[in-house]
Amino acid sequence: MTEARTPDSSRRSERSRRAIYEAALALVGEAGYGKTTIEGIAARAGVGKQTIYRWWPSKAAVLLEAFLDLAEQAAEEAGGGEYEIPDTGDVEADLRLVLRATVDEMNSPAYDAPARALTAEGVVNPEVGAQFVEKLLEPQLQLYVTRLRAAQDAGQVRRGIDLRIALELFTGPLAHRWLLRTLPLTHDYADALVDYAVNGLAPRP
Amino acid sequence: MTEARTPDSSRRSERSRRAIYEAALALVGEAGYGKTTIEGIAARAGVGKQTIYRWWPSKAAVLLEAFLDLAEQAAEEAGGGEYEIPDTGDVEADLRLVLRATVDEMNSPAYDAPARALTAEGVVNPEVGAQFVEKLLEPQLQLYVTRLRAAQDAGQVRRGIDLRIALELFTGPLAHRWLLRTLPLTHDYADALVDYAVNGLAPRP
Amino acid sequence: MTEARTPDSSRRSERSRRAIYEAALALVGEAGYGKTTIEGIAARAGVGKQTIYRWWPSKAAVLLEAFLDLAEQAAEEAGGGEYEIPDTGDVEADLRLVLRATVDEMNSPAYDAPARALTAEGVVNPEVGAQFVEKLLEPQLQLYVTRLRAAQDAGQVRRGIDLRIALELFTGPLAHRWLLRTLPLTHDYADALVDYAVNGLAPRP
Amino acid sequence: MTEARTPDSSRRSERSRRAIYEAALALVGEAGYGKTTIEGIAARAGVGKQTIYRWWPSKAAVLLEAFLDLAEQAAEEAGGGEYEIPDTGDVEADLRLVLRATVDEMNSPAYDAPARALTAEGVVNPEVGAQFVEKLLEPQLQLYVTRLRAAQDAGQVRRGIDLRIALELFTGPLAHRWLLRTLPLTHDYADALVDYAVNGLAPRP
DNA sequence: TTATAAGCGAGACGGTACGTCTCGTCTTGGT
DNA sequence: ACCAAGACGAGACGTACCGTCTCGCTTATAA
Repeated sequence: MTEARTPDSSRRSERSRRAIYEAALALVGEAGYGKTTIEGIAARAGVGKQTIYRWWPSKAAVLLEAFLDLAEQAAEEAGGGEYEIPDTGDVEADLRLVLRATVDEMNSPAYDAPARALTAEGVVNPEVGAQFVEKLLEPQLQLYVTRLRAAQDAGQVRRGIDLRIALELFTGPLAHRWLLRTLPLTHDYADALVDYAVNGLAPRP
Repeated sequence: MTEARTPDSSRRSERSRRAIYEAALALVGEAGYGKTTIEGIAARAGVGKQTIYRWWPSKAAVLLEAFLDLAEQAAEEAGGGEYEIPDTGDVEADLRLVLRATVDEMNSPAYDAPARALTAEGVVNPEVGAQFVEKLLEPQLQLYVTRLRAAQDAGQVRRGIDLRIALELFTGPLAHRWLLRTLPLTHDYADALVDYAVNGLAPRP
Repeated sequence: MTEARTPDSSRRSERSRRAIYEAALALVGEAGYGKTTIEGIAARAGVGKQTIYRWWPSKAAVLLEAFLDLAEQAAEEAGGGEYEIPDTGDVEADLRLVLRATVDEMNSPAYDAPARALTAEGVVNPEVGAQFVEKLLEPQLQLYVTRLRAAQDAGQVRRGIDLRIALELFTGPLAHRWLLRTLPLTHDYADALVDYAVNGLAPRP
Repeated sequence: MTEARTPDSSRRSERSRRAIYEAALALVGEAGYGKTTIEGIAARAGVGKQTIYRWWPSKAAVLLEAFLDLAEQAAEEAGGGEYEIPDTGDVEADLRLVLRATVDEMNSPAYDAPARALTAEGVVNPEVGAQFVEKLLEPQLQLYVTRLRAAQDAGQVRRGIDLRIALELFTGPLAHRWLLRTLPLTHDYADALVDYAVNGLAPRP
C-alpha cells in the first residue's frame, strides 16, 4: 500500500541543495561526524528537515554527495580536464610527486574531516562503502594503474606484476597511517614508501 | 563538589563484566555498531545501565575491552605464550604464512564485525583510535618489526630500510582491502603482496 | 507589500467546490474531525491544496460551508419554502414533534459527525463559533421564538416570559445530552422535556 | 511481542506531575487548546517529553487530570468536606444561588479556557468525553438530583418527575449559552432560568 | 554478628535527535 | 487566471537512547 513517493527532481531547489552541502561539510568539520545531525544540517542550511529526507536516505548519503560535489568543484577550479598522474619517464619521481600531494591533502583539515567520516561510515555500512569506493576511490586508483602500465611498457616494472595489487603498495600504507594515525604522515614517509615499493616492482636483475 | 567517583574495582561483579562483553560482541555482530546501544547491551546482559556507565566511559570503550578480552581468550586457547612470527630463515615464506592467516581472520565474521566497528570508531574518534592502536594494533606490528630485523640481520633485507615503514607494505594494503572492500581478500592476494614487498626490501644487486 | 489576494470568484470552479464539500464531509464522518486534514480533503477531492487555501481560511470554514450546503440541499429536497414550526394550536404537541425530529437528527450519523466537529471547533474558536451560531443555530432558534410568541398570544405561555430564554429550556438540555453523551437521546426524553418546560412557561393558575 | 511497558507509579516524580499540570493549564489559557502542544507543555514544565508520554496517553488526558486536580485543590481550599447544594427549604432560592455561582465560574477565565478545551475535545473524542462526564460532570449533576429529591419530598416538586431530566432544565441552557456564546451569561439569566424551570416542576394546582 | 556501605538490577528522569506528518506558502506547467 | 501537483520552510508528533539519578536488594568487609 505504501507508495514509492518518488519526488520530481526537475522541480528541485538548487539553492537548498547547495546550502545543504555547505552546511553538512561545515558541521562535520567543526563538530565531527558523530555530532553532526540531520536537524543540525537543516537548521544551518535554513532548510526544512523534509527537504533532506526527500532527497537523501541518510546522513552518510548527504555527506557523500557533498564531498563528491566538493571534489568536482575542486577539479573544475584546478582546470577542467581529466586528471592523470604525470609521466616524465621516471616512475619513481612521478609517484613521489603524487604521494607527497596525497600526504598534503590528508593533512589538510578541509579534506580530512569529511573524508574520515565517510570512510568510517563506509567501513561499517556496506552500501555507503560501495558508493564511496565506486564514486571516489576507484577512479583515483585507476590513475595509478594507467601510470604503472606505462612504466611496465617502459620496462621499469617487471612483467607479470598485477598492477591492481601493485598500486596498493603505495596507497595502502598511506591510507593506513592516515586512518589509524599510527605515525605522522610526512613527505619523507611518502618518499620512503615509493622507494621501497618501486624497488619491489622493478625487474629482477 | 563533584566527587571523583572512583568505584572499588575489588568489589566488581565478574559475572556482569563477562555478560557485558558477550552481549556487546553479539549485538555488534548481529545488528552492527550503529544499532548497538548501551541500553541494548545492558538489557541483553541482564545488567543495569549504571553498571556499564560505572566501568566504561563509552560504547566504544566497552567494545574495545570486549574485543581485547576475546583476543586474549583466543590467544590463551591457541597456547598460552607470547606469539611471534615464526622464523624459518625464509622471510618470504614466514610472512606469507602470517598474511594468509590474517586474511583468514579478516574473512571470519566473528572477527570482522567488532574489528570493523572499532576501527571505524577509531577513525572518527581519536581517543578510541589511540587506544585501539596502542592496545591492539601496535603490539601486532611490533611482531613484524622483530621478524624483519632478523631478516635484516640475515641479509635478506637491505641496510638502511626503516622497518616501521617496511612492515606497512604488508599490512597497509591488506587493511585497505579489508576496510574498503575494494576487492576480495584471498591467499593469492596475500602471496602477491609478500612477493612484491619482500622484493622491494631485498638488498640491491 | 502583501497584496490583498482577492481571487476572482466568477472564475471559480464549481466542480472543485462541490468535490471539496463532499470530501470534507466524508472524511469527517469516516475519520473524525481531528484526523481530517486539508491535504486529505484536497487529495480526496482531486484538487490542489491551494484551491482550498484560496477560498477558505481554515479547515473549520470549509466544513462549516460544506455543512451549510448540506443543510440547504436537504431543505430544498424537503420542499423549497422556509421552514417553520407547525402551529396546530397545541404548543406542547407541536414542540414534542419538533424535539422528536431533532432527536432523530442528532442520532443520525450523517448529521452527527460534522455537526459535532463544527460545534467543538466553535467552542474553542470564537470566530468559528460566531459563524456557526449566526448561520446555523440562530435561524433555528428564531423558529422557536416565533412559535412561542404565537403560544403567548394564545394565552398558553404567560406574559412577561422572555421567549429567548424560554426556548433554551427545550434546546439546551437536548444539546447538552447530545454533545456530552451523558444519557441516551430518546423520544421519551424529548417528551418529558417538553412536558416539564411547557408547564414552566404556562400561566400561573 | 511489544511489551505492555507499565511504568512503576511508586517511583513517579511528584514535582514533575505538578509542573506538568501547571504548564498545561497555563498554556491552554494563554494560547488555546489547539496551539497547546505536548512539546510546549514539556518545555514549560522543564520536563522531558517522555515523562508526559509515560504517564498520559494524550494531550487531552493531561489536561483532564490537570483540570481535575485544579478542581480538587479548589474544593480543599473551599473547606475540605464534600460539597452539596444548600437546603434552606426554598428550592428556588437555593438553585438561584447555585446557578449564579456557576455563571460566575463560567465567566472566570481561569475556569473557562481549560473547561472549554476539555468539553470541545470530549464532544469530538468519545473516550475523553466519557472521562470528562464521569469524573467531572456527573458528580456535579448528582448534587442537583439530591437537592431536587429533597424538594420533591417537601412537596415542592411534583411526583412522577424524572429528576435526572429535571436537572437538565437548569444546567442544559446554562451550558449551551456558555459553550456556544449565543448570549451573555448573567445573574438575571440564571434567575429567569430558575424561575421558569422550578415553575415547570412544581405540583400542578 | 550485626551494621554499614558498596555494587547491583531496575528504571524514572531531563534531554536530544530521529524519521514522519501536516501546515500554509510558493512555483511550475497545463487548460 | 484558475487549476492540479507538489516542493518548500517550519515545526509537532511519538519513539529511541543518551547519561544521570534514585530506589530497594544483595553481599562482603569492619566494628
